[in-house]
Amino acid sequence: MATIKDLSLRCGVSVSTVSKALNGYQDISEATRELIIRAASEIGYFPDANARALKMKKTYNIGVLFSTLSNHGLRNEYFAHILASFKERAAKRGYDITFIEHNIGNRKMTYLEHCRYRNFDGVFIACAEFGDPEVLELVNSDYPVVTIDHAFNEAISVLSDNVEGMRQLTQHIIDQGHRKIAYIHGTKSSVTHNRLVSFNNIMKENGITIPEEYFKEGIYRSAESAEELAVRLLELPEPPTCIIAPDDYAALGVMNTARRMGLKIPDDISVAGYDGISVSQALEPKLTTIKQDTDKIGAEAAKQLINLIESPMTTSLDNIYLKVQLVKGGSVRNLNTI
Amino acid sequence: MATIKDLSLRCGVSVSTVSKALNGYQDISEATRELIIRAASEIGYFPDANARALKMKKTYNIGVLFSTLSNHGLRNEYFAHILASFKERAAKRGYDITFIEHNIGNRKMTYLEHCRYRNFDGVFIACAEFGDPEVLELVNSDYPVVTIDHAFNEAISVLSDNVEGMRQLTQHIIDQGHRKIAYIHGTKSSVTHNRLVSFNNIMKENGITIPEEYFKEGIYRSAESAEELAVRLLELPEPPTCIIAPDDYAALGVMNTARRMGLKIPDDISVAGYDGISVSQALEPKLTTIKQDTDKIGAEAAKQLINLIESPMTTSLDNIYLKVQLVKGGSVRNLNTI
DNA sequence: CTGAAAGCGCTTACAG
DNA sequence: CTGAAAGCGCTTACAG
Repeated sequence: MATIKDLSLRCGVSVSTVSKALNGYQDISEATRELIIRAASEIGYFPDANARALKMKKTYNIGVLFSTLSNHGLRNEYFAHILASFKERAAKRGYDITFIEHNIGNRKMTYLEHCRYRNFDGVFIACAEFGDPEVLELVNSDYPVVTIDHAFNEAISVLSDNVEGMRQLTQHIIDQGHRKIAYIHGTKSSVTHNRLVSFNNIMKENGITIPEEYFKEGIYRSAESAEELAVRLLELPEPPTCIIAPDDYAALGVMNTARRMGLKIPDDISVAGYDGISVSQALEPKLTTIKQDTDKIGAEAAKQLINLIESPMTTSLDNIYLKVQLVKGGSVRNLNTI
Repeated sequence: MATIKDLSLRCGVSVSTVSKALNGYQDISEATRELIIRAASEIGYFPDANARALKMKKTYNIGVLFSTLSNHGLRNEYFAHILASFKERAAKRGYDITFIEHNIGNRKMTYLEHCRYRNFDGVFIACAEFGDPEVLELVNSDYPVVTIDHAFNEAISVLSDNVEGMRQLTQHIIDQGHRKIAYIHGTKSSVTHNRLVSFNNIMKENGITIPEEYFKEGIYRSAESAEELAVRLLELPEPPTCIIAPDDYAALGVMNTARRMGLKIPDDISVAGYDGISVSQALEPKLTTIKQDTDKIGAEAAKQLINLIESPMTTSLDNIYLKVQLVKGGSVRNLNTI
């Protein structure tokens, strides 16, 4: 690798001058600047990121926390897509991304220690156990932090609008003439809570009462869990006409169960999902679901984080709610036209 | 952040001594070492990765090339899973991973330039356009390189054994009594080539001749492409009894098409996929497919790359072929028992 | 307009 | 067994 010293020798100027020319300082003559810039591109010079970081206390590197819990992390389409768009947007703004790890080699580090070790400029918490003390330590540190789907006072959170999403989905199902609507929700979390509240509010608004046994707690992204719960719902004396699953994978489980019990979708039982993953639209019938705009979520998170890094004084720590989109598939039957 | 100087002041020794004690040099008295180690953990000292990298020419950071082409990159379950296990294994060995980008901010860099800028210790090419001059430049550089599913002379390649996978899948289908087997293969690549060759060889071994019109070139991971081609196959005067899709997503498209045409799976038409993605086993019937062991591929790639980085003289540039596993789902009918 | 010097946090031959 | 010194590649007050 060519260094700034090679350039200074080649151009017959000092390293100070080279550095200033390359960094756009004004007190360099036009001729010298041109000479240096040309030489730099001729020998393919690039500054050494580590040396620069050491001096400038700025790495242009963002730490991304992406713990691989069960059914989470990179193996989850929702988060993987968010990461993809985050990475693309960050690159455009000149930032690289590096994963934050818990233990790195023999050194046991906390997440925060890892960040300090690498001198990240900011932190993106894409998916994590939000109650984990190490995560809290990170959030409460002086690092600029952006999270997904979980609000903290000390960080910017980008959230898919779960209240609105659930509202649209539920209202659509009601509009199709359904009254007996069961809801398999995910394990408790703020996301789950907001969806449940929204579901209940829409029911109330429409004057519908949902019996206790129509609510089941399942596991996000677990087809097995949904299958088991679907059986219990469908074997009720008065089974629902529509089942809302916690997500599209779970919805797939519900559909399989129904078919195994000899029921046709949507003729005998309607099913709805949540997330809008690609496979949900490759099914027959296409799944009625709420599409979360993962491209937008990732890009927005990157934008907010970099703003927070570069202009902390003018970037407020607000939550950003992103629109969702109702996808009307063929899995919810219209009962009005019967 | 506490520095080595803080430690030296606190312990009343020189920075040299601190550094040596922390790095396990032998010429330090036991007492001094203990004093320093204790102080270090008390104030939560961690060396600065950038400073260290500058001096040692070693960053403990691996560059990962993961271009987001259509249907590729993080949005592809196959690659996302490989990355997940790569990242886990690399962390265990003490390496972080950072994505290699094409353009970083305003600076247009080639992949290689980005690697030099960040001083990566090695490069993992997970998915990329292998004919791209920039990729070739990277492979031919002096960086240790590991690739997936594509062999280069100058790098280690970890490959899923496509010949063996296609052999098992095809033989299984033949064993079920099928003779009229259509194959929608992906666009041309070495992977596609090897599968095609293997398919043809098994046919020959079994004395089966496949008519030209049973071969169609589709697009990997495109349900639409597969749907269109499946129609053409199923409308042939003499349609196949089984269709092999290039991958599981495409297989889903084939299944939908068949159902839309009023055919039952597997009673009227058999379908097989390739990859073994999670959703393929959440379908009814479960898809008969070849499962690629993404956990193994990612972990093996990390292991090989780190060996190459740390022991270049004893790590040979061989290709590593990983076993695949036939998943007998319910989507291929047994014609022998009719 | 240019350059010598100090310094970012670390490692490591070398001297004592 | 310990420490002073040089140096990794860069930036930036400061002097001229």
